[in-house]
Amino acid sequence: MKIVSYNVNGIKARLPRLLEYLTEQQPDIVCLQELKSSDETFPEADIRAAGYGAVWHGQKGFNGVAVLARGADPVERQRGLDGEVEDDHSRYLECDVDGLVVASIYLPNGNPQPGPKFDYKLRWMERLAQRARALLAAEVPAVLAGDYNVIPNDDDVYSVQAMADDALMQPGSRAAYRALVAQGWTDALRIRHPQGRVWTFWDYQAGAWQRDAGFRIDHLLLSPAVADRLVEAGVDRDYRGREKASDHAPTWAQIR
DNA sequence: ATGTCAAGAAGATCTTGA
Repeated sequence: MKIVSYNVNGIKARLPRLLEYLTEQQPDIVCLQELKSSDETFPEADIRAAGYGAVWHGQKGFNGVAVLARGADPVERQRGLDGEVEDDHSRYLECDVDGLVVASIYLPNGNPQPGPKFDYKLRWMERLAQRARALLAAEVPAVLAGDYNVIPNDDDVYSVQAMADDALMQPGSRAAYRALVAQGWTDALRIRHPQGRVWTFWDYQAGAWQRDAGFRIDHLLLSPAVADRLVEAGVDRDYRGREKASDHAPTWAQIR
C-alpha cells in the first residue's frame, strides 16, 4: 500500500499534474495540501473519474487539505484541531481509510519570524501534538502525512546558512517537531534514508530545482503498528521537473 | 544580489502568502 503526501500548490492549477500522477503511480492513499480552493470549487468529479474517492477541507485563496483513496471513500473523523476556536485556517483533516487513520496536515509556514505568524506556527504545533498524543493513546494504526514546514535537521537542507533565519529551521520549530516524533512516531523518510539529503521541496526562485537546492519538509509520521509494516519510503522527484509543477514533489511510504 | 508562482480583488496590475 502506497501512501502519499503531496503539496500541490493550487489544485486547480495542478489538476493535470495530479491526475497524471494518480494514473501513472496508482497510489492507494493521497494526502493533499495547499488546495487554494473553496469547498465548492474542489474538482471532485475529475478525481472520482480517475478512480479516487475524496474528502476535502477547502478554503478560498490559500490553505486547504484533502484525503484521497483509490477505489474507496475516506470517512471523515475530524477537520481542524481543537484548542483555538478563532482559528479558521483549513490545515488538518483526519479520515478512516483502508483500516488506517490518515491525517492530511498543512502546518503553518511561520515566516516572517519572529512575529505573530511564527507564534501561530508554534501554537498550532502544540495543538497537533495533543491530537497526535490522543491517537497514540487510542492505539489506532495512524499516518500523519503532510507539509510540516519544518526542516528537522541540518542535513535536511541544501544550505544551513541560506536558511538560517527562516521559520522552517528555527530551534523552536525543530524542538516542537522533535517532541512530536518522540511521542512514539516514526519519520518514514528518515528511517529508510538515514544519511539524509532527501529533498521534498525546491523553491521556484533562483533556479533551485536546476541546482538541486532543496530541503525536506514533507513528512509521513507512522504510529508504531504502521511503522512495523513499513517497507520503503521515497520521493517521486520526477514530478518536480515537469511542466507547471508544484514546488513540492509527492513523498511516499510503502506499507505492507 | 538573487532569477517564481497561484489566487483574489480589482480592473488590464497589485497584494498576499508562500
